[in-house]
Amino acid sequence: MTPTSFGKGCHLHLIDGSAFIFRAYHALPPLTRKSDGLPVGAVAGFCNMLWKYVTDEHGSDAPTHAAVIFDHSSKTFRNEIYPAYKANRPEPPEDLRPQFPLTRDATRAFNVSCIETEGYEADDIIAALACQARDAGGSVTIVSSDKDLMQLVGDGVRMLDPIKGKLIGPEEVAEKFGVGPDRVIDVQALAGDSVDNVPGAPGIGIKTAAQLINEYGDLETLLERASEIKQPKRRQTLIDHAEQIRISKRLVTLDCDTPLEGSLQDLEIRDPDPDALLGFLADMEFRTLTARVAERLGAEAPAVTSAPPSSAPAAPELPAIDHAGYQTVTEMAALGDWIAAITEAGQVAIDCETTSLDEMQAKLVGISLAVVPGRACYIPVGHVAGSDDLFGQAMLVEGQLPQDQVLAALKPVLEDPAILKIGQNLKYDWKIFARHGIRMASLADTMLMSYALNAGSHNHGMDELAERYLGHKCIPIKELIGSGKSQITFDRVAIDKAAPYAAEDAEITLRLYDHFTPMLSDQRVTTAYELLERPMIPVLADMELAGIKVDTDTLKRMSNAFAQKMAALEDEIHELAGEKFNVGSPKQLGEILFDKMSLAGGKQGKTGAYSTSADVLEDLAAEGHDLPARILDWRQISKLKSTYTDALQTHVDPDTGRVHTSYSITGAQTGRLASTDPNLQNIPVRTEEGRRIREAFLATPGHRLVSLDYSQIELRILAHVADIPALKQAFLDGIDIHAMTASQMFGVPVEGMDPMIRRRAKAINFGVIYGISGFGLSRNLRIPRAEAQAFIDTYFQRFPEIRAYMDKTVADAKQDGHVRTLFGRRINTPGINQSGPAAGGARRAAINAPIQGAAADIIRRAMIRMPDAIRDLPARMLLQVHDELVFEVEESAVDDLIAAARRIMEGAAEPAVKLNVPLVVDAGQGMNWAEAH
DNA sequence: ACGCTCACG
DNA sequence: GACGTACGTGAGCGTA
Repeated sequence: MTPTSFGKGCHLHLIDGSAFIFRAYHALPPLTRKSDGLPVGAVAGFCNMLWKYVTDEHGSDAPTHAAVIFDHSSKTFRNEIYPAYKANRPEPPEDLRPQFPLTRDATRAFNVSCIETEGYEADDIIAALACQARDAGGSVTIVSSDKDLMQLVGDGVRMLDPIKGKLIGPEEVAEKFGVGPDRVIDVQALAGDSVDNVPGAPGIGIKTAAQLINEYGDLETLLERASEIKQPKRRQTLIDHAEQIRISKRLVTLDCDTPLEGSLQDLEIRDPDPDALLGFLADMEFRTLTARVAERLGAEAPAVTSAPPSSAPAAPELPAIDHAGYQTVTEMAALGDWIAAITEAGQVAIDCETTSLDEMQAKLVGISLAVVPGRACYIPVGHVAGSDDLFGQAMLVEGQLPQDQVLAALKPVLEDPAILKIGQNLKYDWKIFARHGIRMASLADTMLMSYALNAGSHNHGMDELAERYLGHKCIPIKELIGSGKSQITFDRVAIDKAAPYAAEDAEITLRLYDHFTPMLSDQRVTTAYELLERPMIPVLADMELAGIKVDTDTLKRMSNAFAQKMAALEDEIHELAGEKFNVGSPKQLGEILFDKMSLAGGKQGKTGAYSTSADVLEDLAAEGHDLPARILDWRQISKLKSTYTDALQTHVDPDTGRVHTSYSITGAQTGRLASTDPNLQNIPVRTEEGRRIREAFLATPGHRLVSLDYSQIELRILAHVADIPALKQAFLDGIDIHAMTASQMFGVPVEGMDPMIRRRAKAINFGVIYGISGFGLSRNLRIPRAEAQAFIDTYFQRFPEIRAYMDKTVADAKQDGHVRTLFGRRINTPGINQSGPAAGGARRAAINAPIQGAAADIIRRAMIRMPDAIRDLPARMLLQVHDELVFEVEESAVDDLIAAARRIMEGAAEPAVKLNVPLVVDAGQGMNWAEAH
């Protein structure tokens, strides 16, 4: 191609290279080259921007010539005029400096001209080139948003803000400075510039400067006629500082006569040389960009290899948490940069912002990502305007990437098993993504790490963890969405408010991950975390998404029946009481029973209120009082109605017709799950009336509900861990464990045993697991305390291993501050060395935790293996109720499912632990949960 | 916001 | 000798 001389019809683009570099540096994480740790984040961003720029079509304004202009050094001729010029400028960051020469190399690799001149600023070179090109009859676009360049705008010269994609002409300049481009330097001379340390006139800003210039025409006239100014202070300022203002003008005036090497012809646009460009990119180890460029150029991408450094670099000191490094991603190219950074790093901290805590209803509002501490981004996709449009529809705010494009771009990363996704309570995000067809793989969860380390010590919410382990107070969500009645959903939060909050969440998650990771192995809970916590995420998420069908018609019918029954009972109660009162108020009831009717039963609790709990009322009823008996009836019905038949209906999902509970993995200290919204782990079963609620939990047509539950799992674990021969033998023989206990304690044969005796033995068996006391047993069995104590003494005599186990457990807890289950789960016992009444509670909790915890571990192990075991069956696991799993299965496969699930459940302790008692699982099936249980 | 009460394992 | 007393949960209601 022959160089044509620059002239009419030519279009020169002048790119402000320094601005590109700084923008790239601040927008991207501090990436380093894998092989040697060279910082290359700014280079990566610079290359991405340059690539985007050279592949941009630019429409009819396509450049014929282009150059990237850099600052050469910090000292320029302006320092001779005014030594303090740009003296306020901080030194560029340590990890940016080595990247300056690399950006020149990058520019040359793209085959774009690269210009810098000793002693001159980039702005002067740009000015000189622009003047030359304009004088030759061509047009010029300066790619920069630097206001100092606006003085150059005019005939044939305009600017392009590369971030906003906005063209800047004389009108835009006038908007900014209040004067035309030709008077910009006058205004700048007066207003000064604190960033560049241009003094200007004290107390005069752009507004006043523009006003003065517009009034007097130009700066020189203004200074000459300064004495005419009416405002005394302003007049004096201009007179006193005339010389300083003139110097300022020289500082801000760009030098069109800056010496230039070469001619404009040399700047003609050239295609990049594929070998040179790809060689450079591969050398920088930019995998994604190398591949992208190779594809576009139709060349083969060179292999990007990055041997890890031979010695691990010292961990850099973490910067304080600060929102300055956060980016709001509004362009696919920027998202591409992040994805490239994630791919390089092999891990990402991620957090979804949504409109609701209910994952079934929540709409995605934005996603935040963090790859290294200090840099995070927020990708808004669902923010809407504060007010609706004319039709009451929420309007998406502009400047957001389309949600489906963002998700499509992130899907490969999220599903890539080679990229670790780090989250805080990732089950939530997993479900959100699952609803968009993305199944996240390779997960790390800081909430679960904290739980594996610190169950028993504190809760595991992010705000608490951040404060406790990072010393950082998070932005309270209430600052964004408010609270109470005026609370808004997250989609109505302004993006500029949401971004720092959301990005901070991702960064904190990342830092917590780095904090907890070494602690897991140090404190020997890696196995518990990896085998008992982490794998629960997708298992529970799938169960929760599946939900269980609940028949609202049945519930409604029950509600009506309960309402009638309650009304009748209320009449009867008011009659018996001799006055009307709120039957649901324990306070009013207590006053009626104990003040008005003077029944026996004293005050209780710190509040001084009378206790009207069920056992108090039962005692009164047993003495023949009708009122307490009716109250007990009323309370039972009231509970069933309010908590179950009424509240349950509100939890039926309108889209699925099913109830989707949420399981909290870290809610219970012992490893048990907790079920919320609604709690499906406390659906009534003990009374006939309550059990009927379970008739409303249905299998879908052609299906059955199947329930499998562990028989006496905690007693079996006790028999194993405390090594109690009599108990173990009973379980091996498959005999009635409570009858055996009674037989051993009281010396009566199992055959033909008095049910009352068995009941007492059963109460003791359970009591032992809880850290029994004579008082507790006496109250439970309603027998004299001395008698209860005598039973316990007998029990321990007969099974001395239990006492030994309890003493050992408490001693271990006192020494270690924690206890462990058979499977290595750690439960902290912070209160164990307390004195006083609290010590008793801590002691009992420490005794119970390894038993309850081991049972929880076992069913978790079963649940984790279950999806694989039932993969080929038309069945889904729906619910867990501590020792029970509920499935929904096509009716033809009921027996297969029971066989498969039972095999998994009964073998769940193995191979980690070989129990010396068998685990036994009972199964039931039916059209509804009442039948199945 | 807190305590009481009660549903479950 | 007194103290408070069975372990682990969640939800709805009344009261402050």
